Amino acid sequence: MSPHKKFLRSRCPIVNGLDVFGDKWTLVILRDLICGEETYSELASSPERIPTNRLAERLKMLEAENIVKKSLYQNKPKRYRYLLTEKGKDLLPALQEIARWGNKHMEDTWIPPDWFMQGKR
Amino acid sequence: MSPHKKFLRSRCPIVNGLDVFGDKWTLVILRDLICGEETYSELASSPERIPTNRLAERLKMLEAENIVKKSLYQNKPKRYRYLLTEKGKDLLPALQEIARWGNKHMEDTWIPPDWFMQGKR
DNA sequence: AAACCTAACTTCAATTTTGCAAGTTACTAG
DNA sequence: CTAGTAACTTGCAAAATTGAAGTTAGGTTT
Repeated sequence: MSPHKKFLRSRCPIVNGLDVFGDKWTLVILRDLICGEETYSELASSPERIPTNRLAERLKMLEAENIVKKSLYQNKPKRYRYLLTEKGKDLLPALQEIARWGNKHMEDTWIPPDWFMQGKR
Repeated sequence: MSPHKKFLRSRCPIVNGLDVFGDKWTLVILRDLICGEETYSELASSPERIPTNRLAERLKMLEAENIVKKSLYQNKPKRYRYLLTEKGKDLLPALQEIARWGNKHMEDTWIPPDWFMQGKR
């Protein structure tokens, strides 16, 4: 399944999920992709300022995990678009619940737009 | 030791949430607490084998964040119980969605018991 | 055509965080 | 007096992350 992961911590679905996106940046990238950002530089210029080497690495991992698909949309000069697969889009409910928790328990957090929380554009 | 939450990456509720539990171990600890584990050694002996220094550090952080409450239930010798606060229990929906995603997209993952996925004991 | 700009990355030194093993403290039981 | 258990703590080496600077392939401006 995921060749870059040497050992599984367990077969718990939560743990297996966290082994893919349980870090400081991956879900932020996914949030941006869900919000319609598509290119490397759009992702790099989000307010959280992910370091570019981290962004590149996480995008490669997400591609290897079939969570995003990288597609060339212009050849000269080469320009790429990162798009969510179904597997990637399926993370929206988890993001929604995290956002709900954040809004409830962390002060002064942004309220995501309705289409995000409802999951229909 | 990290004086945690020194700077906010943004006011995004997802990002603020991840700044608390967006690492490899915190949600695993929360999963165990939700599943009824209560003591340090119960948590330490979960199948994922969290290193004990990490466990101690994360528990302190979770206490500081008001996500767990540490209570002395026996004085000689001192024995403690870690219990979820409401803020901690409110993370269950996020864990459920992560588990749902894991079960759908990761092979051979355990199916959590019904009370866990339904959120009623 | 030289100089400058942009997207999409890479590379690298300097931290920071993590994992592993072993040690500590405070008791209880035999 | 030795052993055992719960709940941590300490000391490092190893791995991961950061921030800054550099690279590549073209395009645009003067």
